[in-house]
Amino acid sequence: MISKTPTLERRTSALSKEAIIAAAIEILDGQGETALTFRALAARLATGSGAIYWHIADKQALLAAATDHIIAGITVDEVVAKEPRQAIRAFALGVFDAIDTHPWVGGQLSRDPWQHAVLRILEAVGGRVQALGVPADAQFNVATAIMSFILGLAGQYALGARMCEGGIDRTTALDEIAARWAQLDPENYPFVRLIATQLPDHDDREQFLAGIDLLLAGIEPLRHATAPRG
Amino acid sequence: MISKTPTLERRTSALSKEAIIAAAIEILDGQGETALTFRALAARLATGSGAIYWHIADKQALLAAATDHIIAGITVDEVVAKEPRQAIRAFALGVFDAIDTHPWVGGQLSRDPWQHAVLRILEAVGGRVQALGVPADAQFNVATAIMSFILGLAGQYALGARMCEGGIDRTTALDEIAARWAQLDPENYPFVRLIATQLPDHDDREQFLAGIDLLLAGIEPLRHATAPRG
DNA sequence: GACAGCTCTGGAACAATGTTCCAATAACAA
DNA sequence: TTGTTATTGGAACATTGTTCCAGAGCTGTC
Repeated sequence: MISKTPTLERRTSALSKEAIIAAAIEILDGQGETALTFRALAARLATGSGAIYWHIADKQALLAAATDHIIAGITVDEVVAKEPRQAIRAFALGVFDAIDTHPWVGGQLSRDPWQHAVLRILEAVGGRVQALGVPADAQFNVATAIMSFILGLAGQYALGARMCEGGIDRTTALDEIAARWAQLDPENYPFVRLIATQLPDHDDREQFLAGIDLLLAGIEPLRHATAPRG
Repeated sequence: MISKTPTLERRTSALSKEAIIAAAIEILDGQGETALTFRALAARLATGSGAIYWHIADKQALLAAATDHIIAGITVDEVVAKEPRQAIRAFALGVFDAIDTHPWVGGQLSRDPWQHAVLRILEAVGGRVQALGVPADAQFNVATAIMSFILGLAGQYALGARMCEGGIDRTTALDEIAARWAQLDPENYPFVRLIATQLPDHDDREQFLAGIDLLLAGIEPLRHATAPRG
């Protein structure tokens, strides 16, 4: 503890927790979720699986760490951050873009809702909900509602991306789903059949923002008179 | 093709798709998600894994079919169904209760968002959104937003239940999480630390309904003058 | 420099799983 | 009966996450 060179930068040569996570992210981004195995990871790091386990507990921890690394990288413009509503929108879009770039993040977020990355999201959203003047006894429900919406849509986009992994174009993938929906029983699925026509042309980003705006509009009646400055 | 007795009720003795799904649900409910393996299923059905594959494509299809069976069982009281807002609330609570009884449903719903069970939810929600007088060009975004919220929270409750699988009491599990949150850095996680105190006492069902109500309140400004009768 | 103790490595070995394959059987049609 | 198809049961396979362990390299003490 009092040593002059605490844990002196050892020549861990290549291997370290950070290096492992970086390699994992490369595999996840490049070849998709299913390609991340300890063998593939060991091969890329030119080592054995045992060495990896020295640095990381198990696969779940590895995925959580990788996800946290991505989510931690989300930033909100300082100017925008002044206005809570815009800050929530901006942060949510940051999550959206992160999932767009790293589709596996979506799956991981919705799979393990109590990992650290989710806390980052909850904190980012919750802080702004406070700033919006939502009364204390409603903050919990409001913040978790927004977070749940984000995680829910995250899972959906993740699947969309997973489908495209097989080299299938996004447009043709959506067309395929729309065609399947259009063949459903008109008696029991009128609504699904109706929106099947809108599915291929819809804009994910706009859909995402529309949901956020819906929740923000729902917050309005709850707000205290003591609105935040500005 | 033109035979008098098309596919005449064969003596499939015990094995059939329905019997397999029923057995799968029993295992899932009784021993949890991880206990459902083709070997365990074959043992319970007193057969081999090969026989199961004759009736069902793969494990994903099995889980999707089991989930669909549960979701299809959700009903909304006829009287309540007359009022779209109440109908949405009632159906959402139906999903909540289904996940409460069959925790694995939550995980499965958020894992594969385009399975049939999700379409049932989308149809149930979407139909009521239409009835609420939401203009056509907003119906898609509104309905998917509500569905995403439901799926997102579903995933969260599923994990809560997964934790309790190990025989851990729900209260102690939440206490444990709250304690971990309370130890976070006060600088970066003020909000999470704050709601950590509320976490152990909160009511899942109320949290769920609060989110739905938030979304429903957000819909109000969108509604057409041509409100539904009643 | 030699020795002991620690951290860390690499890969073999293990247990479990989803899936495939196939020989054997049951049900039916001619 | 005989041939054909539908269905079964379980062995076999490939792949995975994980554990184990023999040893290599570093650090500090005599």
